[in-house]
Amino acid sequence: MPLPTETGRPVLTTNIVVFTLRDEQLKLLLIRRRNAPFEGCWSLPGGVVGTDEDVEANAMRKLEDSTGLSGIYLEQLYTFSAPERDPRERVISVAYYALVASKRLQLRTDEDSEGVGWFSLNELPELAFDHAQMVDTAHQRLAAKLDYSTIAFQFMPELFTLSDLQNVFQIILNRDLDKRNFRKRMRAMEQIRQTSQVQKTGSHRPARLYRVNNPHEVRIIK
Amino acid sequence: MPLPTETGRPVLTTNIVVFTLRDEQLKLLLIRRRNAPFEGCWSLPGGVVGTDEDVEANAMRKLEDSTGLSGIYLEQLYTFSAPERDPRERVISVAYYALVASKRLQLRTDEDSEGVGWFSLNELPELAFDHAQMVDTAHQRLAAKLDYSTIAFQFMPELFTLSDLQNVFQIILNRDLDKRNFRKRMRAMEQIRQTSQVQKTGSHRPARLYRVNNPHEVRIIK
DNA sequence: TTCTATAGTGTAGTTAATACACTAAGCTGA
DNA sequence: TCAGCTTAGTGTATTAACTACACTATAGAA
Repeated sequence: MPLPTETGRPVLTTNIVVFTLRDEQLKLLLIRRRNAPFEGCWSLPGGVVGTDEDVEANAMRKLEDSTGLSGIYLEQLYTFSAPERDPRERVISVAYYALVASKRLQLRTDEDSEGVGWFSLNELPELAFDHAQMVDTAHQRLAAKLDYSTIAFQFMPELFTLSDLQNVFQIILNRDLDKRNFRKRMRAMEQIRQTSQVQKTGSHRPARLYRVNNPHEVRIIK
Repeated sequence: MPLPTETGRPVLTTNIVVFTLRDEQLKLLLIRRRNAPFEGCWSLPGGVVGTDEDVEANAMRKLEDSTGLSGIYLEQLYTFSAPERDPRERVISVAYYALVASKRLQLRTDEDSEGVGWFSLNELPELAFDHAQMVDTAHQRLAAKLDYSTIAFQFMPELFTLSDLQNVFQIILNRDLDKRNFRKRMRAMEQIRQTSQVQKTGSHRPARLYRVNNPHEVRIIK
């Protein structure tokens, strides 16, 4: 396997599908392109990987740049390499996805004017390149992982109610869940614990607040 | 996202973990390296991806070269990019895994002298680069997919007995399964059908032969 | 104090997974 | 030819997981 000369190498990039939950919706971070191709079009954050750069480190850096946050959950999704995915020349992209608890984000209202925006998954604009496919793959992976990992807790703030948590599941899975069965399942999972605090919002019974046992780890369960 | 000049691009390669089942063991295809680094060391088949080449097509081509077969099941596994994984310079590898029914292969006895060999997963030699990690990841993925896809049938010949099939599961999962429960599960899955033929081998009752319903598709089940 | 809104709880029925042991049929060799 | 060996093939009872389903509790607002 002799290495090729530097002419004759494809371009390698990363892209990140950054999910958050806000206003009862699954949202993702898009960036408006300033250059051709797809100038003015919305696209996923990402960038070119340099010769001496780690791919995952590149993705993490781009993620931190675009959210202003560190310590975000990041997982490799898939490597996209369709021949015509970039009209200029051969570009291969390693796609990642990331989950951010919405409490950690300051969503600015003037974000669109800055060329950065959070879009509901149901109301996405046209996306550049094959980014729509990346989003789709990421959403499927996320939904699948709800079932057999503790990934959902990455969306939760430090304190939350069981109704909040159920909402997270419902939004990602895009269907309603039974309240009693959901709570039974969460109890059996043993990934969260009750606190002594309650949350009073509105004119109804206050809700008990819970906390994730190991907020920084994502475990495979069952 | 301006594209970089051609200097400043990492090298992109593929590697393929080719599995087959033979002699009651899960085996994989290795190639002896003829050049530094790791000269003389065993490694996974693969190659450098050129500027205009599709990554998956590259992997498929290398797979066909090394097995002499086409139409093999191939799936992207993971992209490996640790900074020091190649001692020469930055090389990123998109790893794939492939499954071959052993009946399709002619295993030559002089394969080692040719620098190509099938090795039992339990008795692997030292592998070049991070290929041991690729093998490990591929095995885990394969075992996980037994549970929720029809991937196991990729190993089966046109006609096979239920005992053969159970063996395949047992070898991959590395544990014994209950015969009656296994058969019940296979029946419920509805991916195979009985034929009118039987197989007579040895001095005991002959076994009914079965056939896969859709041998070329791998479906997610349940 | 009544109304409204969300929080919180248990049980019965169904389905899926497990554990487990004997009979069937062909071949071999005494 | 039949006794013995080997693998093929089958069913049931128990347990665990998932589903469906409806009422009481508590705070604030009117």
